[in-house]
Amino acid sequence: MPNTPGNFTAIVIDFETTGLSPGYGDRTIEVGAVLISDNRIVDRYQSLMNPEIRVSGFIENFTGITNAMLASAPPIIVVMNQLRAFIGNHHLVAHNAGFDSRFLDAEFRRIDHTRTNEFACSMLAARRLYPEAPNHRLDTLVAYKRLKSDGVHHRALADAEMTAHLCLQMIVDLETGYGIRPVTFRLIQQLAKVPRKKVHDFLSKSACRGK
DNA sequence: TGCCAGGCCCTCTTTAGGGCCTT
Repeated sequence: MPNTPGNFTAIVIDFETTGLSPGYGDRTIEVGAVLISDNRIVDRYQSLMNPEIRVSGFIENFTGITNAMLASAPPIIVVMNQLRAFIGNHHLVAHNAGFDSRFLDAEFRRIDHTRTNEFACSMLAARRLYPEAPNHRLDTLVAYKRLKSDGVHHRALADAEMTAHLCLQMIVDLETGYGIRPVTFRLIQQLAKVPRKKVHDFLSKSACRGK
């Protein structure tokens, strides 16, 4: 679906995992994904999944996801096939996208699927758009921008929804603060890669191109 | 049980080091 004013379309995704590195054997234990379209969340997907390895006490405390909960969860391969169907051909957004893309790609490889969807990183974009924020952790940015939150942290769907609200806020701020219309997925993706000292020039030129 | 990474980005930089982010 093309991006038209008020119709930024992307899937915002978040994983809870057993650790930081799929290359060292870490696996996904929960995924949350929300579809943003027409400046709002229009669809959601969430599932726990059984990694078939025990998660550490740290992860149990960090996420609230216990080994007992995962024992009765569906296998990762089942969830990945459902996730693949939910994602479809949509663009993807994640907070620190390098992390989630590595896990997504690693789990997709196990179902013989290669991701072709492009990622944009809300953390890198927020660093450029909100350089004055105390830091650029997801929960800090949600509080800083006074975004909608149910108070749940480090659960996949809650984090995906917070990231989606952050993304929608960045779109509003780019529209109202810089006069950029429409704010496309491509613009957010490019903003995240612009050298910080050139952000102002990039946004000024983006505003001119939209006129 | 505790450990493991990788990319970005700044600076006391570029023949490097360390903090920030994600779980």
